[in-house]
Amino acid sequence: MPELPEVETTRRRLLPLLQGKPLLRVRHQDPGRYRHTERAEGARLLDLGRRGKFLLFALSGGLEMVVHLGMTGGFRLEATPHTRLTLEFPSLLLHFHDPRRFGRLWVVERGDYREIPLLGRLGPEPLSEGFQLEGFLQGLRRSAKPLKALLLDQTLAAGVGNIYADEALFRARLHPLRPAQELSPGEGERLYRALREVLAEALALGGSTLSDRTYQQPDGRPGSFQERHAVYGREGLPCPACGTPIRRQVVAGRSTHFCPRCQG
DNA sequence: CAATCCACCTGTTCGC
DNA sequence: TGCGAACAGGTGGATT
Repeated sequence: MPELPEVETTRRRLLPLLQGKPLLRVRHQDPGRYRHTERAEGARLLDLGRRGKFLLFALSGGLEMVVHLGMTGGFRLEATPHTRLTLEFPSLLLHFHDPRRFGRLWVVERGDYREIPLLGRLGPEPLSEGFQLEGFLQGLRRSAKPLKALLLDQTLAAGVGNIYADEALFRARLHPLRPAQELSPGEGERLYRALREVLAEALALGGSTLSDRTYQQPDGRPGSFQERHAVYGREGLPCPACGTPIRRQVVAGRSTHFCPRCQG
C-alpha cells in the first residue's frame, strides 16, 4: 500500500510531533507481528528516518524501532476500529491502523537488521544523491526480468510499489513487459528520469489516497497525487496522452496499468 | 536462478 | 436485496 511518497510523508508529519519525547509504553496484543516492543519502553525518540518503505525510529539507548506499513498500515492520531498497536508518548497517543495486519514492527539494536527481511538488501534511495544514472543502467543490464517486476523488487530503487511503477513506466513510454536488459541507454535514462519525477511529484502532493482512503496522513488528511494518475486504477479510461483506453494486465502477480499505444 | 502460485488478512466493490 | 467472486498500496516462501 504505502509506497515511498506515502511513507516519507508520514515521516515528515510525525517527526516534529515526536522528536525528543519518551516512548512511555507500547500497547498491542500481537507479539508475533510486533517484536520485542518492551525493549523500547522508556526510550526517547531521537530521530525518525526512512529506507524504502521502512520507517526507522531512532531511540535512545542504542535502539531502533523499525516499522513496515504493509498494504494497509498507517499511523493515526485517533484510534480506529483497526488500531493494532498504540505508542504512548506524554500527552500523545499514536495509533497504528492496519486492517489487513500485513504491517510489522521490530525493536532492535540500532542497525542490526538480521531478523528484518528485505531491509538489509534494499537498493538505493531514488530521491537521494546516491541514486546515479550509471548504477541504474547497470542494474537494468543485469536483469532479464520484465521492467514491472524489476521495479517492484526493491533492488534497483527502494520504495517503488505498484502505483509508482506503473506511473513511471507510462511517463517513460515503456511497456511493463519489456525485459530490462533489452533497453537502450536512452530508454534506460527515460525510466530513470521518469521514476525520480513521479516520486518527487507524488511526495510534493502528500502521496496518493485511493477511494478506500486506506492511506491518510496521521491527522487524517488525504494525499492528492491520485488526481494525477495517468494509468493506475484507470482501466478502460482514455490515456491522457493519446485517448486510447488504458489496459490492465497481471504482470509479476500484480495488476499493471498501461497505454497499449504510448507504451507499445 | 527465475517465473508462478500461494499465503498472510480484512474490507470493499462488482456482477449476476 | 443477496451472495459469491474479484480485487486491494506488500512481501516471503514453496514449488516447478
